[in-house]
Amino acid sequence: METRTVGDVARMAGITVRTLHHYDEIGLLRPSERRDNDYRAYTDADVSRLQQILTYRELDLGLDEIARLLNETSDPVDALRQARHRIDRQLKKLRRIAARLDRAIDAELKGTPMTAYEKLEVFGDFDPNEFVTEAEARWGGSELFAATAKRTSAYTSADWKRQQAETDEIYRALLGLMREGVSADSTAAAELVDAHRSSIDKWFYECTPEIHAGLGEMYVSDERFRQSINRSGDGLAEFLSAAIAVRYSSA
Amino acid sequence: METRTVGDVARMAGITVRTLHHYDEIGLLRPSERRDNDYRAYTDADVSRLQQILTYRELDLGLDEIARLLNETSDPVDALRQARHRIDRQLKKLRRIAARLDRAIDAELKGTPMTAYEKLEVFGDFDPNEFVTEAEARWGGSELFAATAKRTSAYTSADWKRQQAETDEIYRALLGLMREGVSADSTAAAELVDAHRSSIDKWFYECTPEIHAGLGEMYVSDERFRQSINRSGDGLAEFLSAAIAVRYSSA
DNA sequence: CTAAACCATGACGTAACGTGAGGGTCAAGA
DNA sequence: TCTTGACCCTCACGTTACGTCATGGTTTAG
Repeated sequence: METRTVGDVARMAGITVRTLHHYDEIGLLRPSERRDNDYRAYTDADVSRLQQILTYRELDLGLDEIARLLNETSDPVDALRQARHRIDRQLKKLRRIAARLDRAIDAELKGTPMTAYEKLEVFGDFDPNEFVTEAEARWGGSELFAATAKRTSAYTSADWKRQQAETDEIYRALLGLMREGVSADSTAAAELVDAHRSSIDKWFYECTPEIHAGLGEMYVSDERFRQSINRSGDGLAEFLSAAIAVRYSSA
Repeated sequence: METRTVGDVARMAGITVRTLHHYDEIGLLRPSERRDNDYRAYTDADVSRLQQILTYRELDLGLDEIARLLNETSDPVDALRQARHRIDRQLKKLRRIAARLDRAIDAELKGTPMTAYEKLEVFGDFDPNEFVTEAEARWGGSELFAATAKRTSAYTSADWKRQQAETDEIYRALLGLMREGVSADSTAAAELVDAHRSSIDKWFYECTPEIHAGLGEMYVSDERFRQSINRSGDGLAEFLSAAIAVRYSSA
């Protein structure tokens, strides 16, 4: 069984010996063996584990989180697939940033400035589209989940842009109501709730009043949704959630 | 002129107020204005600057480095293009990691394990292919640069794999000589120098003895090359460089 | 007026190493 | 055998980029 010293491994991976010391120290990656002279001796299995650590590290996961993920499964293929999935998500994020930069360049050249929100929102970690699938899994069951995945898989970048624009418009209208002091139980708010539900229906899945009511709750009970929605404007998530609750409590 | 508070900006960007305080504190992003109540007031230009900061931050550049990059140009389009270029490099890296993971999954399923080096080298920051263009710009002039770019732009992923395999084989043979204690001024080493030059000739550009000699020097004088080559084996860069020097000093 | 949310500055703590000290081991060459 | 340079070990302080909390002023809505 061939093993490698800490320097060999560090060199191959483009990391420092100190890093490997650190990982040993915190129990993240302990060399399986030690040589007679007390030198660390890394086996192939150790190297595989390091591959996964470095993949997650590339994605800015903390070492605690990495340890947790690595302990979730003992099947090497599962572990690799999980890491692969994470890389895909980061690729998606970077592509979105790249596209936003392209738009910014275009805007500069044309003298049509982007809004502050357009410039910045892409840097958040929360992709509402991704969590729509979670919402539907929670409220719609697995058949609905599959149907949505099938429907959205064919969407182009332009489709997503349209979907986002539609949502933004509803959100802007809701914010308008809030600014004017219109109440969440008003007719105007109810109309926007209906528009919101129609939009989900159109872009994702058949959104029954029951599902929509559940979503409304989740928009304030799940911090990720709440924060994401509130990035379009303070208190939007709460207002929308309240409007949804009112809409279906009288139905 | 509309400005935004620190909380507004933080929310839009998915970062914390503390982060913006920190950036103000270190001079990386100072709000252009303050309100009468001393609240920070961020202008559109401030937001644009933040966009760039966050882009580079996404790529793990240190804040010092980010400040330096932002001060390199005052032209907004140049700045955006530069950031865009960096994003592309990171996209490339992630794609390489993804491909390596796919290979690892495949290898696991087929029971044909990857080498430790294959698992780990992709995590380094140095892409030798990218720096080949630097080498040629340094030693070959701009016509050669353009010709190479043209030639390599048509290469497929499989081409690059073949190129890499060819280089690996030459490196392995050189390491074999080193292990056997064969000297850098031996006939065997000279043959491998020739093979190395031919390979560059075949894959990149016409590699004259003069250029090759220059490359040999650079392999030890430029730390990036030296480290990259030495990841295939200790002392390889020095050995190859010495062999190249010998090869052309007697010609 | 009250309360909650937001703002300010100040300051200690944290995560993930980087850097250096001091000393042992290995391998090649003289 | 001795010397030297590269590599290894453990230990420990320092650095970077914030996170968290304290204290107190400001804004907004009820």
